[in-house]
Amino acid sequence: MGLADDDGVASLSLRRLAALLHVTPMALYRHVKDKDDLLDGLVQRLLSEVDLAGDDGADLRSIVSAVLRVLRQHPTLAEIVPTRSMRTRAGIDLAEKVVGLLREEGHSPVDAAQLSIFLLDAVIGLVTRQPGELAVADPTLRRAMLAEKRKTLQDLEPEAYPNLTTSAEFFLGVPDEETYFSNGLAILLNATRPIR
Amino acid sequence: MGLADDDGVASLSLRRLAALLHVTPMALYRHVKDKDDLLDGLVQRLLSEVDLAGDDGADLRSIVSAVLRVLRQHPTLAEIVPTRSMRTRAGIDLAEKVVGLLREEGHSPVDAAQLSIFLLDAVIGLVTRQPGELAVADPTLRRAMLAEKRKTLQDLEPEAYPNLTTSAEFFLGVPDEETYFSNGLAILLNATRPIR
DNA sequence: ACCTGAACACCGTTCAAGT
DNA sequence: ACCTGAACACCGTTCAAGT
Repeated sequence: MGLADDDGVASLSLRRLAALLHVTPMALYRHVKDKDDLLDGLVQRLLSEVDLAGDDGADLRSIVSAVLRVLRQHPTLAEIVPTRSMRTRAGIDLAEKVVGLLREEGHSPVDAAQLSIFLLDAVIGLVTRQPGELAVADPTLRRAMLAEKRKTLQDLEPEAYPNLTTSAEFFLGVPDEETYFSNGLAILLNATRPIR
Repeated sequence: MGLADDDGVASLSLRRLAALLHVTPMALYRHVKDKDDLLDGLVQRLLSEVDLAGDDGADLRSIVSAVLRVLRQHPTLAEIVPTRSMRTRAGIDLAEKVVGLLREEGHSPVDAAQLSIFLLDAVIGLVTRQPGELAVADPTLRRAMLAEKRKTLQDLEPEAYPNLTTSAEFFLGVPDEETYFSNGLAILLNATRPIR
């Protein structure tokens, strides 16, 4: 987990992990079936930090924002959660809770299931797609990529791209992180309101 | 693109592509800066299929569903779009259009920008996270993973997991694809409605 | 302009063997 | 039970060299 947090999930390899533990790569296979199993374990560990029995599970808003809180502490790990959550106990417990709360709001079994997938996916999107936060560990490369993006946006002719030039600052980095995330939460929860 | 469509974007390597073209891996570097550049090119090609000037750009619903239509033809490629869209001309044009339409609906520059990122991210989520559609190319492995998921869901005790057992069928595969996607679109567009 | 050959520094994983 | 050594089949990428 530390490895992923520090250098990004992309650079988390069995070989690097083994080196960190002063052990050969093959030694890990005694503790983990394969790399997928390792990643599943990380997701389990992450999602188990959400305390469904306590305040986190009070209502839809508090549970989604609890997930957000946990993800923000491990932004690089966030991206591996969506496809793996249901492969872990903690993910299944979370889904049970969220589907249940959606049912209580009057959604059908199918709608509640679809909305639960949407909610988890979208709250992760808030973290992984936060403007200005590229998932690149190397700080000099990061800066270079952001500078490149700044240049592309600044080079847009305002006549052809009036809206992007007006909103350019936001795409390069949110003005305020807390506002960004609370807005994001509002958008997500808004999506669960009945349409008709 | 064919390589990614057939075997998944994970198995798209410069070396495999080179072999397919009967050429050494190094020959590709004359046409592409590196692998990132290749993937950016794929996203450009994909997103340029959305015809912003025509009917696709009429309103928010038609543009988002146009993106969905394109993504559904290349489901495995969908996952690389979010982080790369703004690195391509087509992605920038798409963003300009979407932000513009959101501004017309009365959203502020910052809100419109955040919502545009959300919309593109979430419509991609509909494709990449479609229940029953694991992004695994190998058909026998696919079946095995789905069978495993079926087993986990069926083994849940109904007393402890009443909601997941009720919605289990959906998590294993959507009852009707068209309903799934039109519901998904409705959820997304619902999120853009004013909150207050 | 376009391609090749050889090499480097990485991956995940299997298999047999050690203590 | 836990770890090692050697090997296999892959990666992306650099550098020098060919036509």
